[in-house]
Amino acid sequence: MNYDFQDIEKKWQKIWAERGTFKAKNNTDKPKYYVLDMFPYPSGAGLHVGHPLGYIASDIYARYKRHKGFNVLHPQGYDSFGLPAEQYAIQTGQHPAITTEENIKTYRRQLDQIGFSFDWSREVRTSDPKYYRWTQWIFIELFNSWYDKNEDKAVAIDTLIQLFETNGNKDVNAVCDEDIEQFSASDWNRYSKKEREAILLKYRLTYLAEAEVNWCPALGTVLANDEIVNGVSERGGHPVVRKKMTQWMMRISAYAQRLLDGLNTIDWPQPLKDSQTNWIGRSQGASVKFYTIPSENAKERFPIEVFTTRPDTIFGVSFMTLAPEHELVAKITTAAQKTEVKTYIEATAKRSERDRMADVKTISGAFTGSYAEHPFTKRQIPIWIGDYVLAGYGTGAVMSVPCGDQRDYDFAKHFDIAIPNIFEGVDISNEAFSDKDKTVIANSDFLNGLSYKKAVKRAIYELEKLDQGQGKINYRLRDAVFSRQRYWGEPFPVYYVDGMPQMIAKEHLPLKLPEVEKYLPTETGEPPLGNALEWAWDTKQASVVSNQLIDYKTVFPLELNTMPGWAGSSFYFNRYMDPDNNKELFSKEAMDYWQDVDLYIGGSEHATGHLLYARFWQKFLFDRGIVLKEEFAKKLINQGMILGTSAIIYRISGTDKYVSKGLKSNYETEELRVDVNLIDSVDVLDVGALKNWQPQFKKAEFLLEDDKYIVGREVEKMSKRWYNVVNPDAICEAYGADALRLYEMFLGPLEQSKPWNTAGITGVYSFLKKMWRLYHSGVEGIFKVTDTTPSSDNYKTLHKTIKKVEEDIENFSFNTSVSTFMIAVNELSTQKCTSRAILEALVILVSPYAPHIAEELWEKLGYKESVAEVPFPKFEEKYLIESSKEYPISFNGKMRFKLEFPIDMEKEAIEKAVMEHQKTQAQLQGRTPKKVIVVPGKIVNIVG
RNA sequence: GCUCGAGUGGUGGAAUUGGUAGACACGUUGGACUUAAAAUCCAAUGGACAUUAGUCCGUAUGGGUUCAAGUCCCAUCUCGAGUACCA
Repeated sequence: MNYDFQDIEKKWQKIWAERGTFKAKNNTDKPKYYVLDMFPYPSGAGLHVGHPLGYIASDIYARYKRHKGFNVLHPQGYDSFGLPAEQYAIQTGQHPAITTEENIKTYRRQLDQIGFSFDWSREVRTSDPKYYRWTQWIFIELFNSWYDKNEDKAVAIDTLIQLFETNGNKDVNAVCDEDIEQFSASDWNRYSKKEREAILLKYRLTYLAEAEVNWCPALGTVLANDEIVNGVSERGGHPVVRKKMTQWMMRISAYAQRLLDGLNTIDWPQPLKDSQTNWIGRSQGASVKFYTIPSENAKERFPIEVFTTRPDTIFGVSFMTLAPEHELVAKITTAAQKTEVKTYIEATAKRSERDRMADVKTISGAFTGSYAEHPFTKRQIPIWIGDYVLAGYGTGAVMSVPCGDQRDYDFAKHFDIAIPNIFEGVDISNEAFSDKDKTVIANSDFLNGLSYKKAVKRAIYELEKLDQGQGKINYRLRDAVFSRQRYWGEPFPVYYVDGMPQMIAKEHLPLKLPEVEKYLPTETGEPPLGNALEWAWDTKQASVVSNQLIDYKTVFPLELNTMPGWAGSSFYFNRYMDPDNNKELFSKEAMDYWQDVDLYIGGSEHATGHLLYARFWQKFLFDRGIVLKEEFAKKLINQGMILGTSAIIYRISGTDKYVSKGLKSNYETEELRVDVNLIDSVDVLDVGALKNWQPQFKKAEFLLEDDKYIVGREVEKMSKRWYNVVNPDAICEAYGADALRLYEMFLGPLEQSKPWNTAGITGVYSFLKKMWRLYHSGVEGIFKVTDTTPSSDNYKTLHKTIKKVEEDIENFSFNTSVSTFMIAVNELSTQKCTSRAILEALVILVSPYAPHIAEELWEKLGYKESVAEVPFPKFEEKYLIESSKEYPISFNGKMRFKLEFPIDMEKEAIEKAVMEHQKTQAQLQGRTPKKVIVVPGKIVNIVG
């Protein structure tokens, strides 16, 4: 019987599903192990061979842990809200739910054929109301919480109300909006309901705010910072402009420091940690208040607050710069400068983010006509505006120290502003000096002669005395915009009474997405939900707030925005623990048992999106006592991308002739990409197939070399537009799922990017056939495993393999264990091994990698239970220990030859023996023998 | 610019953490089987000289530490990823 992978794979996939082999139990005595993949967005294109790479790796690990006696949770689901389904709906009118459902079916079929050990009984879908009711539930929890800096955690909003009632907000130490005025308890008690709600909103962890947002007109929605790449939208590459809008925000900035600190407690890849660290962007410095000097049109003394990391250079300030959007600009600009400033602001506002980023070299700005007073020297400092100062960072204003900052320097040079030097022995005639380590301050009153560190301390101390500044830590991380003007997302569980947001009672969740006529935003700029024919906010739910039938649009309008893509993915790992629970997010027992993810595998592109937001929500849920661990995933691995190898043909310009790669230098050609599936083993194009592929090639002529058309190759992202997509279905059909699994692992280290090359798959495929043959004999393929006692060689091969494979899996170097299997099978074939003891163990070793063939052989070995349930073979050192060992002999450090000695021979005895050998050699070659030294345990050394 | 990461045959990649570099696989070449092809099996395969033995050179480049360096240290070059007027 031959290795018929198609029958075998279908058979076992069916049996696994029927038996529920991979169902995880929530209560056993076994230790738990939670292996998680980043769940996919089910796109219309289906899976290509790059997608399952991480899933195969996690599957191997999950199966391995199962062999090691763990109760393994290895779930899978779909992140099924998202833009492509919605855009498809806009074009075709087909409901996103329908396309999503179809796509999920394709994904499921493709995933199933690869033979994953997912527990599908726990599947979640973010677009399923049974799931997103909990997304809405968490949103309500966030709304009902504030961040207490004294306790350094999120607490219930009720505690804040109590504080207000008894003491006002005097002693409240919260992370909140910055424009809060002080009020007393009696003030609070006098306020109207609406006034109180407005104040509370400034403290809540999710809040409404008028904010400058990234508006993408083409998509008709706002985008978060991480959804913008190079100034254009990540999806579609549309331009993005800044716009003020009222939006739901998430107070992630409250967690900036803890998100940073938490990175030290988790085993995540360093590059990923680095990019989160950069994203959070902590910088230590001081905030300093400068006061404006009153003039005819601005009689008040306005404070301008700036953030600086160099308070030591405060005596070097020669001007101040405000972002053009800064709110003080309008108030302080003098009549004389009004036109100039206005023109400048209009010019900068017109520039898109992209222009602004593309052109950082041009220096531009305008003088406001006003001056500020230096806190120490009391000198007049001109106040400028310039777009090199960003409204979104710090306070949107800087104290400009041209001698110490290159941007300030360039600005000063450009506008001919003074550049006072405050550094000892430094020439600043050509550029600013910013080397902190070599800094010695001069011309700076009390800071003279101090180093950077000391000067910073002293400057802050002096500023505090004046009450014009203090030490401050600033974070780049901004609060996240949580509203999207889209249809296909979670509706907010929010309605408005008198303009103030109210939460729908939790028992009435989920608030379901309504049917709409159109999926585009309405003409009035309302989000698509404004098109709702009938809202899920039905009579029953409405009566809860009003006890009467209402028209939601006029009486209690609902929030029409939806939540962003990252909402549903920020807690799904917790929901898998108890996915069918419709009373709680999860039961206490489930959380007690599973706690957190032990191994999380997914792409590094989520570093500053999903992975940051998920950590934020986890910390919040932890603060509120809902989850048990502050970090949701102990270990994370980023699998590399599998790239496509595009095939290129060369058309002679202006003709219908195509020239083979080796001959193209003789002609002027242009490159065309063709379907990689038209290329056979080694870059040879199937010319006939190409002619049928696209009409444009019907009449094409080909100039061949050696009767072949050789294509050019280019490694690039696997994508339809390059025709380099390889479909796993085709691979499974031709070589089987086990071959696909092995090959994806064999391709190279898990975390590295590597190009796919179908030609190489024959190697692992022939390994599988060899392995099959190891258990069968003759042409008829009779199962030939016997009860003969294994030879010592058999044992040695087996235990060598056990050791290596176990180490490989623990270190996630799955690529090398594939080689180890190949060596083992080759050795056992040479040894003509038929011993049951050896061959049984081999099946178990291979089973995490190639589960189908393993199950089939296991069954043939006479077992009824699945091989997945069997304990991993135990490594025993004794089979590897030999009676003698070869010692490499080095001569002046150079390896020359080896000598064999008994394993228990003493060091001195070996030295002596080598000496003897030396003498005979020396005699033969007619020279004097050399001195011999044995380096302990390692090597025999001869020194000349 | 800044922060990480990586440079090993024709190709993907190994190398027990300082101890015989190139495992394993692809590809290539030769051979066996075959009317032929496919499939399968066997052999060779870093380079140079020698073709019996062998010798020399080789892990991006230049130095260094060491009996011994792909591995550790310093400098340089190249490529990749992230980030970018962050005060």
